Amino acid sequence: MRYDAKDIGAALLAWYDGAARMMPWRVGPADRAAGVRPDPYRVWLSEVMLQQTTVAAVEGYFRRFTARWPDVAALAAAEDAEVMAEWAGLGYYARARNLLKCARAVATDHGGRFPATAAALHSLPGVGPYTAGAVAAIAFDEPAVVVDGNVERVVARLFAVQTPLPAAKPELVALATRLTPAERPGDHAQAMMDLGATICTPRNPACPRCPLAAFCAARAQGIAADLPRKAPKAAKPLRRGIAYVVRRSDGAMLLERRPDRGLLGGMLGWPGSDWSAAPDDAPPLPADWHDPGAEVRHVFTHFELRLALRLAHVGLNAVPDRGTFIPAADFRPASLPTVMRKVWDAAARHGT
DNA sequence: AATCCGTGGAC
DNA sequence: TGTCCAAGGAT
Repeated sequence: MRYDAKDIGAALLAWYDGAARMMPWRVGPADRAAGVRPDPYRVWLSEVMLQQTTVAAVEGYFRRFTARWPDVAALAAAEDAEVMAEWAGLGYYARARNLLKCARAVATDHGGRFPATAAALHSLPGVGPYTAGAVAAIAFDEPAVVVDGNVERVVARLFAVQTPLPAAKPELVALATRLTPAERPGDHAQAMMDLGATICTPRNPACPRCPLAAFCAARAQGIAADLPRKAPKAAKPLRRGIAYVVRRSDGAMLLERRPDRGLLGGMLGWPGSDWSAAPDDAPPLPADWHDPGAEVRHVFTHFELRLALRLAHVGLNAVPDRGTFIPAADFRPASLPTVMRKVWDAAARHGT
């Protein structure tokens, strides 16, 4: 390579010192200068929330979680349903289940303190190579290699890697390892990610403003916007289903806790049919069902869903085959995953 | 190794 | 409207 990794690292940190974005989980420049270290609990919580999720989407959730559960002991003592309800809407609900498992493991197996190395962090539920490295570097000053989607893109461009993702991942990790410094590894990791988020963006990268432009092979070849290359993705099949919205005469709503594994695992939802090409009609109790003619559309990671609605009103003595009546005072649409909240919105528009 | 797992914003 | 994709992890 024509340039030393130290030159790239120095240019990156110099840029970061003037351009770092402030976020609720970051320690500000003044505190940092005073030697304040980030709280591992807050770093871990933010990193889990940020998995495949934008900063803008995370900020509100992070504030609510830290206000309600200010440390790992408080979170470890929380009720499962309360945490799942607070996570509702953020997506990838296995993160919330693993968040609780991890907090309880830290409380019971680690004396209430997060382990301080990437290797030990990696053994915790929901903590993979990225999150382990990020927490180790940011909270514990370990020179861990931190490779997320931003870093993959920055490195692929810096070194003009032509191999498509995900096959290119090992090569990109090796290149990122060469850039990882012994000094300020946490700032280095955050600088790489800030650069990817604000300058070295997927589309229309702002190369003229990039502190690493002079080092960038893709920039020199005029192909920065074309990297990283990616394998083509599969088309999303269409699935259909039926959602049953039951209101009892006292206002209670019939909801069902979904199994802990799989789609929307552990979350509340409306009783429903299977989701398939041709779903069966499977009402949760006998009733005079009303079809409002509405359709709820929702796109998941790997399929598109169209839900038909069936609405019913039942008496106080109704006994459902499945699900539980939630009293009106306890029913919070915001505690539902988004597709289920859409069903509620549609049902409400049609008189339920 | 390939698949499964949410959501909302940008363009 | 369609497409991409964001600080990934588990199995």
